[in-house]
Amino acid sequence: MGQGVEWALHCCTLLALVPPDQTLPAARLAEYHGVPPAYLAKHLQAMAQAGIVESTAGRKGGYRLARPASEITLIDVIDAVEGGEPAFRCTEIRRRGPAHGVAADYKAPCGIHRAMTRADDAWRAELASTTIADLLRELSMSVSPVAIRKAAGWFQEALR
Amino acid sequence: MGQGVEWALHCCTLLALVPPDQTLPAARLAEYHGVPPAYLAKHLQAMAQAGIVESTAGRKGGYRLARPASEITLIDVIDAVEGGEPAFRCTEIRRRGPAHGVAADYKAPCGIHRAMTRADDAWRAELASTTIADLLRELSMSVSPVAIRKAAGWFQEALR
DNA sequence: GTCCCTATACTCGGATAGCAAGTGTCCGAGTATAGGCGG
DNA sequence: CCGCCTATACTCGGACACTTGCTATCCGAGTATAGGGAC
Repeated sequence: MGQGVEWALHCCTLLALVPPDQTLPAARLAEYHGVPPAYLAKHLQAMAQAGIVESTAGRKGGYRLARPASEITLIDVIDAVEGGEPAFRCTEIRRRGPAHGVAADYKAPCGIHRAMTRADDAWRAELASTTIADLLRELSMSVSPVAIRKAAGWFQEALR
Repeated sequence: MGQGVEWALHCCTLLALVPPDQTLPAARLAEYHGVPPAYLAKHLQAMAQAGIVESTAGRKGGYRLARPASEITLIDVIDAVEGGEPAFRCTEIRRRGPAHGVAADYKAPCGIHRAMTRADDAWRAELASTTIADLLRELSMSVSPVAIRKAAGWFQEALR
């Protein structure tokens, strides 16, 4: 899995704190997380195309969540950044080689393919059960007050 | 996910049909599945190192399952071929940037890390619930009789 | 004082290099076998 | 006829090129703003 997924998820938790009528530029997001700005922008573009975040151009422009944080699941973000294709790709090697049968025999997917699909579904279901809002709730209870104040101060500067 | 996983799993189902006192060379396994022999050998080596298959050198040598097919799960094979590292790697970017706190604040893993671990665990649990024996049982009920005869004929030749 | 216009500075967006990991291949070390030889 | 020895052919195992996709970066198109000027 690519590194961009981690960055995108952290960015979403930060964007969830932005008031609906304001935005946060990609450069500020990169600065906050200490990651390369240009590369982070690439992943933000992918999230914008997927309809997870909205972009505003021009001066005082930037990014903002496209819908409430409670309606954005982790799998939504991952699919946007990684492309949404399953990890396992069945190439139907059972049809090749000296013992292959006729095409009709291979109408149903093989057991390996099915097992992999079940595992992938379980993975996606678990990630679909957590939203950005859940992450924020968890953060608000675990982060120390001094860190919250520090972040709040930076936030005031960044939104300017 | 690499292509070798699919090959390795199909090879295991075939190796499960090998009598305990006989072996099947890597070249025959590659021939049966129509895949590059040298590259398949690489993955078979990984499975041998993980203790899933046993290798016998010399003439009449080859591969064989190291333990009963009912005691080999899909996650065992995947870990052997892919290395067993989780897909998501937390780089602790929360500790970087202008709003970082002291080291003690970050003792517990962050919510994103935990959610990813839960999803990975669900994926692994699903794959651990299926064994090579299960795949064989499923195959025996779905494959057409003519294909079984064809494969059996090839098998007689290959084991020679 | 109010409205409009223009220059500006800042934003996103896609097109462009670099690198690591998966992919594919090869040849050498080692061994059980098969045949021949001697007893 | 039986046992032993040697040459052989076949096996696995690790070391060596190549390609695809992730990583990283840059510059251009577009726009809301801020200031100045005209009324």
